[in-house]
Amino acid sequence: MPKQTFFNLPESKRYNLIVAAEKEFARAPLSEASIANIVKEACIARGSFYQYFEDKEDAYFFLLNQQIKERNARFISILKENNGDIIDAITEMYHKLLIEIPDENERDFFKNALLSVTHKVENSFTSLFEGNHSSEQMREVTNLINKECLNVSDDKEVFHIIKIVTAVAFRNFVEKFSGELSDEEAIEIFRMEMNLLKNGLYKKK
Amino acid sequence: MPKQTFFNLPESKRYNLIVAAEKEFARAPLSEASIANIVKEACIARGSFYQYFEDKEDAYFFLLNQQIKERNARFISILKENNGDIIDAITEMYHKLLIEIPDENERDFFKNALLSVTHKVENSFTSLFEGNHSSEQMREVTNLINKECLNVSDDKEVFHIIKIVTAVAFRNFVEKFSGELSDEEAIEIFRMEMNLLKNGLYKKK
DNA sequence: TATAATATATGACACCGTGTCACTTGTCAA
DNA sequence: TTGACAAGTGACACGGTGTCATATATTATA
Repeated sequence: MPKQTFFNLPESKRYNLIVAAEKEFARAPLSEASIANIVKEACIARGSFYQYFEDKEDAYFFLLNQQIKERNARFISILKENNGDIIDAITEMYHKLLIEIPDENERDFFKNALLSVTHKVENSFTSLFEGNHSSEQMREVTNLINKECLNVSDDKEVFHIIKIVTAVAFRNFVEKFSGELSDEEAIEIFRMEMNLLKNGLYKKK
Repeated sequence: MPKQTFFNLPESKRYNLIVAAEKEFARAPLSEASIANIVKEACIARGSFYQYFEDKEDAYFFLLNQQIKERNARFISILKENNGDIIDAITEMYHKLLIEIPDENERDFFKNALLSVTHKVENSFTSLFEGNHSSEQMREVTNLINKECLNVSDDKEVFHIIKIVTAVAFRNFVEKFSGELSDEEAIEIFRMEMNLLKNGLYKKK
C-alpha cells in the first residue's frame, strides 16, 4: 500500500501522479516500466516517489486494485440484474469489457496487466472471489448467486464453480488481448465455452 | 532460440551451463534471476553467455520449453493409457506432477515459472494445445481423444473443451504452488472441479 | 508573532545488472 | 607454418533502483 504521505497529498498533485503512473504502466509492462519516466511525467523528484510508495510494485498494484475495485462493483450489479445467473453475468461482463473500455490508456494498462500475468496480478483480477469459500467477501457473492439452477450440493461447490468460471473467463481475456481475434469472434468463443460449462463437458449418462 | 555456438559446445560444457541456469531460475523468478549468477556458477565469462544466448529470456524459454516437451510427451502416453478420456488423463497428470517431481531444483523451477506467469510462460505450459483447432499438433491430440463420451458436435468444440480443462488445471497448479495446500487437499479439489466440468455446472433440464 | 517540531521535497550518489566490444585464445585446413 | 575463422574474455558504458543528507514547507506551541 502507498504510504500515508501519498494520501495526504493535495488532490491535484495526487491525481497528476496517478495519471503519470498509469501512462507509464500502459506504455510498458511492470518489469519494463521505469520510475524515471513516472517522475519525469509527473514533474516530481525521484526521491518524492519513494515518499509515496514503497517501490514500483507498490504503485502498480495500488493502481491495478483501484481499477479492479470498480470492475468488481460493476460485476456485483450485473449479477443482480441477471438474477444470480453467474454464467450469464460473466458473459455480459466480458461483453461489456471488450466493447466499452473507452480510454486508450486504460485499455493498454489492462492489456499489459493481462499479458504479463504475474501471480499477483492474476490474484488482483480474481480478487472478488479471493480467499476460501467461507471468507466474508465470498459469502456476499455466494449469497447473490442463484443456486436453483446449479448442479451443486453445498456452498463449497458453489465456490469451485466460481473458480472454474473465473479461470476460463480469465484465459479468454488473455487470448483476446494477445491474439488477433475480433471482438465478435472473441465473444462467440466465450459464449461457446460458457455453454459447454453449463451443460457439462461429458454426455449425460 | 540459443545461437548455433551453444549447440556447437562440447556436451559437458553445455550441460554445466544448463545446470547452472536451471539453478538460478529455480532460485529466483525470471525477472530477478541474474546472468552474473549463472556465469559464476558455470565458470564462464559474462561475454560467453551472450555468445550462446540472445539474452536472459532466450536462455529461460529454452530451458522451460525443454522441460515442457518432456511433460507433453508424457501426457500423450497417459492419454492413451486412459483410452482417450481427457479428464481422467489430466487428473492423472496432475497427480503425478505433484507427487513425483523428484528434483528440488526442478520443483522450484516450475514453481517460479507458475507463480510469475507471463503470458509467454503460460503459452509454454499449454503449448501442447497451441494454435487453433486445425493445427497439426492439435489434430494429433484431438484424434487421441475419446469423443464417445463428450458432449460435442464437432472437433471445434473438442478444442474448446481442451482449452477449458487446461485453464482450470493450470489455475489449480498455480494455487497449489502458491498456497499452503497439502498434496492431498490439492488433489481432492482438482478432482471435485473436474467432476463439475464433466457433469456440467448447471442442472440438467 | 517567534520559534520549535514535524512533515515533505529534493537530487546527487552508491550500487547493481545488462549488453557490447576490442581484444585474446583456440582450432583447423591449406 | 600460416592464415582464417570460431570461441572466449572481462572491462566498460549505460541505465535503473533505492537511499540519504540536506533544504524547504507546514503546523503546533508559547
